[in-house]
Amino acid sequence: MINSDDRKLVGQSVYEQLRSDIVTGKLSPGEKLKLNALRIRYSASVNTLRETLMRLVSDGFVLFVDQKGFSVKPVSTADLRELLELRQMLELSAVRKSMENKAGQMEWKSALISAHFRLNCIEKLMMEDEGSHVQAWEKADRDFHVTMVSHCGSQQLIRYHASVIELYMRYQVLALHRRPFRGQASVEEHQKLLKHLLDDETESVLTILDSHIQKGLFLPDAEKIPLKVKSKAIA
Amino acid sequence: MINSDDRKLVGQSVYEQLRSDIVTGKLSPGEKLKLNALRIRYSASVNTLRETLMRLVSDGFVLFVDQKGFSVKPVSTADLRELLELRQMLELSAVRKSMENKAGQMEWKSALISAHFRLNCIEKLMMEDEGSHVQAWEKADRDFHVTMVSHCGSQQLIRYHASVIELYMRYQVLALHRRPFRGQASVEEHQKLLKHLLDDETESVLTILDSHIQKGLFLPDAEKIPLKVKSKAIA
DNA sequence: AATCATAAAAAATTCTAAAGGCCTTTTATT
DNA sequence: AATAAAAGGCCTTTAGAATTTTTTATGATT
Repeated sequence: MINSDDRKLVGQSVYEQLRSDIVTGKLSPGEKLKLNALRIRYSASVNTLRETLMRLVSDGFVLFVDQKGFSVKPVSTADLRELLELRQMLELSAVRKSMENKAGQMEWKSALISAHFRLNCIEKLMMEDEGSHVQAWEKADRDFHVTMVSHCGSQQLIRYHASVIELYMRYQVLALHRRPFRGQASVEEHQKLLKHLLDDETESVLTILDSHIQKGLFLPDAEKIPLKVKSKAIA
Repeated sequence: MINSDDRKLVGQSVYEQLRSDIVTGKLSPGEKLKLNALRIRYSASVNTLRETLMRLVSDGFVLFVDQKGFSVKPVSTADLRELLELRQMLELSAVRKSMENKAGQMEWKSALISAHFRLNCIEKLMMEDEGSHVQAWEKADRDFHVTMVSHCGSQQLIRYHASVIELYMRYQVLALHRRPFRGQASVEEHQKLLKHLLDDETESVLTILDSHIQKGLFLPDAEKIPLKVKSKAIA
């Protein structure tokens, strides 16, 4: 149900599984990633795993220390705040560019409508049946925002934004296991965003987007964020 | 003479060599990276090389296609412009934060002075004897700019800025093989930057920095930038 | 009890060798 | 000339073993 294509290379599929397990918290923040345990859990050889983990290190999901191996990147409120701020900087700038880029607006807007439709469907589901759609919602929400910036004309900006939003969404997913979905408010914001995007009302979009991103922020009461730090068995 | 620490892991050292060879153009933009050839050239096994190359893929220096292997990321004026713009966005924002962050200013300014001194030394050398110091200058210039943003308080911002500036410096190094060093002008800009940094004159710093980054831009006449595209033997 | 040294166990790093798969090119056939 | 079959090259992945390093356990010393 998650993995459709069997022709996918081992490396690619392990990469996706590992990243997904980190984002959803199946691998806890801070947890040590021992190669032998992973070898069994993901049915891949040590070499393939190292290759994959190194990618995740560069992506910011995994830490690596010489001779001591890998561990899941810990979470912290400071890190979340930093990512939020970066996301705002990159996403606002990229959305502005997307809107100012007049060529190919029709295709872009059509993609926006399509992404928004999918997001809307899943948000409705989320309001009835919370937990079971978290992952689908994460993907749909990310897709919508990625589509918004996709027309900005800068591949590098798109790349860095994608990287930041992926790290950011990890916090969203982890948080959704401990607090309810924002629900109607979020749905309305997405609705408004789409409307103003289609109507070329740049400033409205940027204003709403700015606060939309801000409101997604979930700072746990104390410093509770290190959700689980004890290393649990992984094999 | 380049590698001091022999205890360094093979993977780490190969990573640095490979990246350096890409930045300096010893590996040409677009060049196919065949594992067997690399295995000989870098005295490392296929596994170690794949591990390393995957890191460079995530870092943006190498391309990877399933079943077709790796190749050096091509260069283009569009890519350079994108990186320039990203660098400006991130660096200006981070330097402002660094200057507004009042804690530990003494240590920061001391690091700035130290980095500037090294840069100044090398820039003097550069004006006499061009070619032989390109790499040292690249490092010193990058160090100075990295130090400027190092006090901004956001590890993530620092990380993304470092990533962008490394990709950007590749163009600087490649360009320095075809056009003279900017010389006195650059020296004076760095001098002014330091002065205003030490005097807490934020707006002056940002103004100078903005144009300083812009002036570093070298856009070849036509679309000549693909410096060398033919794949030369690498073993 | 705290500290240090030492030995044993666990984990990481890396390489070789080899099987199997995909892609491209060459060759052969219609 | 078009298409099919075969060949060769390169990528992908695994397994196993040799080294080195880190961690843990144990025991001796202060």
